[in-house]
Amino acid sequence: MARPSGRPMRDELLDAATELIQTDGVGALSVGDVARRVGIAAPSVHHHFRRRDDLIAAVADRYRQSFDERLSAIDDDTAPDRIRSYARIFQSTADEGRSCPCASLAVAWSHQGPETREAVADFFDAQRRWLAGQIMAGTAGDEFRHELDPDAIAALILDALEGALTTSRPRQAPGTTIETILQLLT
Amino acid sequence: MARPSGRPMRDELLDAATELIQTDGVGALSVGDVARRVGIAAPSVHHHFRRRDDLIAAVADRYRQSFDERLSAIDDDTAPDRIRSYARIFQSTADEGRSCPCASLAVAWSHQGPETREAVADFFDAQRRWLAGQIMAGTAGDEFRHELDPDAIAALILDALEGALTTSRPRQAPGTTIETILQLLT
DNA sequence: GTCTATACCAGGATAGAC
DNA sequence: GTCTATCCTGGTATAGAC
Repeated sequence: MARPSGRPMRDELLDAATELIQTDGVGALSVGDVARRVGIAAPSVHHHFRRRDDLIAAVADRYRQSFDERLSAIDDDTAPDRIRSYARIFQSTADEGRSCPCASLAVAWSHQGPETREAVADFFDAQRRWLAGQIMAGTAGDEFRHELDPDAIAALILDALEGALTTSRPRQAPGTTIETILQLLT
Repeated sequence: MARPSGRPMRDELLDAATELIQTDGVGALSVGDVARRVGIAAPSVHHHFRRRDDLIAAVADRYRQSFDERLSAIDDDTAPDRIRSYARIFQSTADEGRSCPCASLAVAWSHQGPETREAVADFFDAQRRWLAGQIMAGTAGDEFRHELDPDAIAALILDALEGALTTSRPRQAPGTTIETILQLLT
């Protein structure tokens, strides 16, 4: 049943669960589906994640971590280029026909447990913090208008990219959205 | 069981289903829950909507219709004010702790049937069309910068508002987002 | 139009063997 | 760590009475 990969089972389960959440929504995530994709029996999942909710919270948490890593890998010379690199992450997600798992969880907010909610909130906060830092650097370096409020622009960029990822499911892409914003910032 | 309202049963079912989709996500919508909220037995729902998917598609379709009505009711004098009125619809949705039902459906895209997908796509298209019209009017009337691309700005505004509605579930509001954008457009 | 009754399937979770 | 077996619960949907 195709189970020959060196990766830890926990990671494989998270991979499968993440993809399901991104394509079909949290509501469609069943422990059985995840197990089937990975090639083990449904009850075996409970050895790695006691309850279904634990698995979901772990998905959100790992997603934030993976973003942290990708953010620290961004090293373009100019602020606009760094933000373009950032937007490219969203673009590639859209290209794969996926949505943001945290958006998927946020949309079903009142159905989520406390751990999941905290992980999702942490993810959005981390994005805004990083973006605000880029805007500050950009205004200091004359790359953006000086009067910009870094926090407001950061929230705008995150919202626009998350929204583009959502409204693009029936249509196109976030790649064009970020260019529209950047033009407004100079 | 509290069923004394003059409204057609079909509408009451759509009300209940819409709210469930907005608060808990599509995945959490069960025919039984909807029936319980309205005060009838679960199987009775199938007299109004043959399958669960029919109910979901109808929610998206009615939401677009209700937006059409609200759009034609917007009659402020200036383009920025009309867009502010538009954003206020999203703001009130956020205030009620709800998300956009179409965003909720878009996030679970590959789990939706053709009718639902078409209804969701129609909704987003209608929003972009209306917004592009406002941007055109605004640039023509010297209320916005002249070089703006109406379609791009329309998509940006929709994405930003939809995104704000999503990322604000753990936090604040779309009302501030629209002000950030409008400042960039003048 | 709504009900009851019913058939059927699937999910989550636990217990205990290997 | 994974399996099988099992329980309970809850969902969708149909048929037919009122």
